[in-house]
Amino acid sequence: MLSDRRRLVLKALVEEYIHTGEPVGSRSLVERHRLRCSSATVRNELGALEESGHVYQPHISSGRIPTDAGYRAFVDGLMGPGGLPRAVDAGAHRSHLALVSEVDDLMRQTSQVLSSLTHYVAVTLAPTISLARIRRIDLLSMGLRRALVVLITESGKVLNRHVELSEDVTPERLAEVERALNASLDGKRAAELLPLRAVLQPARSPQDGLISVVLDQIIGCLEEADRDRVYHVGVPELLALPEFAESARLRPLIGLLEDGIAMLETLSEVMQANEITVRIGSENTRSELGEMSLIVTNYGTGDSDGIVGVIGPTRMDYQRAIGVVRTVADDLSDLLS
Amino acid sequence: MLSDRRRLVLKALVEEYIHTGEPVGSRSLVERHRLRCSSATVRNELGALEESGHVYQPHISSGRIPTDAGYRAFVDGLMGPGGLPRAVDAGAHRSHLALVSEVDDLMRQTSQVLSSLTHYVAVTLAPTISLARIRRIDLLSMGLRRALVVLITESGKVLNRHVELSEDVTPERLAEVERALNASLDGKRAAELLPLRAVLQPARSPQDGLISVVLDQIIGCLEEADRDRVYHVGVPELLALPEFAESARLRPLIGLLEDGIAMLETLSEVMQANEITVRIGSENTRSELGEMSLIVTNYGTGDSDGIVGVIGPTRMDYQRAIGVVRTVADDLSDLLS
DNA sequence: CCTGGCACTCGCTATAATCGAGTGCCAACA
DNA sequence: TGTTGGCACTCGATTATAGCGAGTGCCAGG
Repeated sequence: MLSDRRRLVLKALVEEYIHTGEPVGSRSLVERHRLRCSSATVRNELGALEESGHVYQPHISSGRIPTDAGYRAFVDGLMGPGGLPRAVDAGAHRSHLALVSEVDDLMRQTSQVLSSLTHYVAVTLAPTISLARIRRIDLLSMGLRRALVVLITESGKVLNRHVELSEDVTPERLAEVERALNASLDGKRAAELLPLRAVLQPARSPQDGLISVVLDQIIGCLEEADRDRVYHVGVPELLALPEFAESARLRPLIGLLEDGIAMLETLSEVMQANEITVRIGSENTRSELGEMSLIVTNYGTGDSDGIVGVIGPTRMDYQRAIGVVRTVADDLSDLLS
Repeated sequence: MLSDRRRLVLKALVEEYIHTGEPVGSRSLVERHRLRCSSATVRNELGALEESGHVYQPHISSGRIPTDAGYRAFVDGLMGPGGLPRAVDAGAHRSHLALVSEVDDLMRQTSQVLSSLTHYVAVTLAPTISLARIRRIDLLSMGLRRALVVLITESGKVLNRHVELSEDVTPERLAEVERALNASLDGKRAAELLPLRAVLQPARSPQDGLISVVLDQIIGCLEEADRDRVYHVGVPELLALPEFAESARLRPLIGLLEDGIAMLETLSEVMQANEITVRIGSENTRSELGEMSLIVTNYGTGDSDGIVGVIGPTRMDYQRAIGVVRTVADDLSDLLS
């Protein structure tokens, strides 16, 4: 579609702009990248690239800046394919992560590593919980009509929720229910609870009614737990970038990051395919990300999968960022298996 | 120390500056506040207030701005004593909070309420865990040399941690240890674990050695859990303020907020006394807060106390903010008891 | 089809002029 | 002695103007 030279010019322009952040002109392009032609030729090519929507001029008679489509073309076919960071980095972050045992801490550490390697905001979504198998259930009385449900999964994740009961229940009866639940749920997947409830409910004995209530709460607990799974770090990194000198430009993003549910939706929506995904500027459905780029991928396999990624300006070092996200996700997958 | 009129002038000036954010001159002071004297007189008073360090001029021949000392005087003796928000607000946030049962969610909701009522950043520290009584301990095998410790407190808080064991342990033996721990720890305070360990350790049977390891992990778990207890929300509110238009001014704060441990230290250090505390600008030991003001108070009593507060610009509506923080903390105390 | 040259555009910077809110000071006054 | 009106002065903010320079589009020649 684009001629070879035109592709070369676009590649050089994107790289230059990513590096400097200033509109780039034909002269500096010829000088700093080994383009075998004169600046006039490059100007012609730039005119064509503007025609095709890959670059634009912020003001007439100024240098060019890539459009979202320009970045897209760069990411899809122009930049170096590898994009892996040097072995040093990989080693450094691996040793960091290896020390951690707790899942929460692991996600936190991963975010830190991602952010400090890319200098963008790192976002992580902890492994999905509803796919995990249930190992044990604790049921503790917290007063006549209140109880605490604690759920422990095979993979070692612990969830808990306070439950309002519809009737007064003695600690002894709660203990019975606890035993019954543990007997019937052990090893089951959380996702399998729903049909189980239908089976148990018809039996209408008071105890089974109680079981039904508790099951409801367990299911709710699992759904709600998702909200807490989004973690982010690295906003100060973005504040250091010149494009975010006026804080107003960062406001929508920070608002979005503070809203766990919105972040969860955004990340899940982006991660449709099972591979690394890049959303550039206006490609994002969320308007808050209209001037940002998002690189995400999932990690883990089957039972416990989550999402990691970075959010940065559209003027992002895609090659490096994609490499970092990919390696971090791979290492995370290894650690979790 | 300050004459009545001088105090009045300072009060008017602080209120005016809090309202407009612009340096305030003698004329507008006389006009908008009912000062019974001429602008020339006010100028004399302002000169004296500058002498005493309560106000300063950003440039010669411009209006005055309160210094940190000026705000301090205002907070300590000039502003209206009540500072309570209208009943409407109180009612609104009460109904919000009443719906929540889970402690984590409660803190989250509280932060939201605090932030939206004050338009500053809200920070909350969940109730201290090491003071809580232990209700139950779960000990689950996660492989030959790994185990999961789950700690449930009387108040319904659940902690968990993965443990690396020094020797191979069968699930059966873990179950034994679990029973032993539950028998001896039930109802004990977490803070009482340390001496207990010393008592158990000398007994040198292999099982007791295991108990000792697990106890170590439980203690570590409690200490570590503190890190997660700090929650904050509302940065976008600050971004809307004119003083933070250049994002560089907010960078130190955001960096601090992202560092849970640093926040924990800061909040604990500030909350020495058992009452509402105001730290204005340079009064903060953390340099990141050098241009911010911090209003915090604690809530709860004895067993489960935590901290709530707001962080905003030194040009803060102290009267309202103090009122909001106080009422929210009071309601929180009620809800938790 | 490429290239050097040339006129043109236009944002950025520097300089100068003006404006006005606010001050300090002083002399007059209660 | 404390208060007040008046006045000269300061200085940041705003506006206007000029010049610079990076960059462009276009054209004519190779």
